[in-house]
Amino acid sequence: MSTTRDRIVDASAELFRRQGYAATGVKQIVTEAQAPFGSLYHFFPGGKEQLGAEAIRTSGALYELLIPAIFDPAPDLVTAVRMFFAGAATHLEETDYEDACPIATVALEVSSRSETMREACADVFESWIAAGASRHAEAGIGEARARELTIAMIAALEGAFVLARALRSTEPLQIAGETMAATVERALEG
Amino acid sequence: MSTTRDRIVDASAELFRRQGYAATGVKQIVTEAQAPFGSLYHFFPGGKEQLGAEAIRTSGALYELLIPAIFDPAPDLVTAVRMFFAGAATHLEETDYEDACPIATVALEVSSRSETMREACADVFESWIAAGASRHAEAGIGEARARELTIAMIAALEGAFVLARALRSTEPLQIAGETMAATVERALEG
DNA sequence: CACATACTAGATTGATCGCTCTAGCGAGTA
DNA sequence: TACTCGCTAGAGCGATCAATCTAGTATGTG
Repeated sequence: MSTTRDRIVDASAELFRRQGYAATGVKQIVTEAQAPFGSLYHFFPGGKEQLGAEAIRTSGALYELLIPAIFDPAPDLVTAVRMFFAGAATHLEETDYEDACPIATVALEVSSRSETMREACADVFESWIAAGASRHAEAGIGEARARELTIAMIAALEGAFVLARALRSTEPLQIAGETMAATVERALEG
Repeated sequence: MSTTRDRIVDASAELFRRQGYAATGVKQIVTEAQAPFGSLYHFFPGGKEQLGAEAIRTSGALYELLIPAIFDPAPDLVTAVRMFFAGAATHLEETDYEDACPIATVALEVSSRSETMREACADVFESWIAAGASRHAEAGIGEARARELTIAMIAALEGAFVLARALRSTEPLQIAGETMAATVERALEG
């Protein structure tokens, strides 16, 4: 049984992911969460911004779990990269191009308007980078290069999501996945 | 001397780029454009959505001009790729991380909410892809591969913008640029 | 001059925005 | 029983939203 607070955070995360921060109203959030309106300001006295920052951190942490979930069982690093992008493509298609990155939309729209939310997004990205870099480093890639590869990979994924959602096609995700797989392969050789 | 209509479109494009579609009000647009409020609905009877779609197409076409502007004078393709990402990084830093991609924010937030605007974004991306692919094809890369490389490059650029804005660092743009330069270099060899 | 057209100007509309407020419910403690 | 406290419940606040409306001015055409 989920608590009211959790339902509010989850509903916020989902709505922010699909339509962004500004386009999502607090009324819509409590309706979607099947939560009483008063509870929102009880749990989040800082209002929409506090809720937004927490939703970003929560969904960011949840998405980060995909890294071990996909990389650990994979036979090798290159295969893992391929599977990560393929999984993203499948999920995007299955949700009719609604569920891309949980924080990218918000990251772009609030970076210049709310320092609190920008920091939340930055923390999530940094956490992803650290998690990805450690996987690359485990495979025998130097730490600095491992970090670079991870940043390149996240960038490729995020950008592919932008294109895929607008074009309603998974082609960008396939191409970005292959490109990054080849880049990682080369890093392992050299 | 710019016309009122042009000023409205330009101001919209700038505001959408920096804070997104939903967070930008029509009042804010006419104020920024120093245009009478009534003129907005005179020139754009379709309202905010029509204006938004036109702003996307206009700024998309403007941004596309950077492709020949950078690729044509460059000594070779790989150098051109490097310069493109470096230029994006410089501009982002100079505008205090405000001016990233002119359409990415809008593309993400409206893709599931307005088919009109999604199409405008898709058309712009397709146009960029075509323009970029022809540059790669000119350098001797097969058409299919040229298209793939361009999509990978745009994805890398867009994703790097997302990270750069959130992290307030040009590092992702530098890394994405180097990654794509290396990828193009390999495509020219193989 | 008369008259149409193109554009300006902003008051006003109803809806919705984020948020505050008071009232009350229900479980736990004394 | 009496009282506290965490939470529910939603009416209502002022502000702002996109959009419509009427009235006006400027310019060109006959």
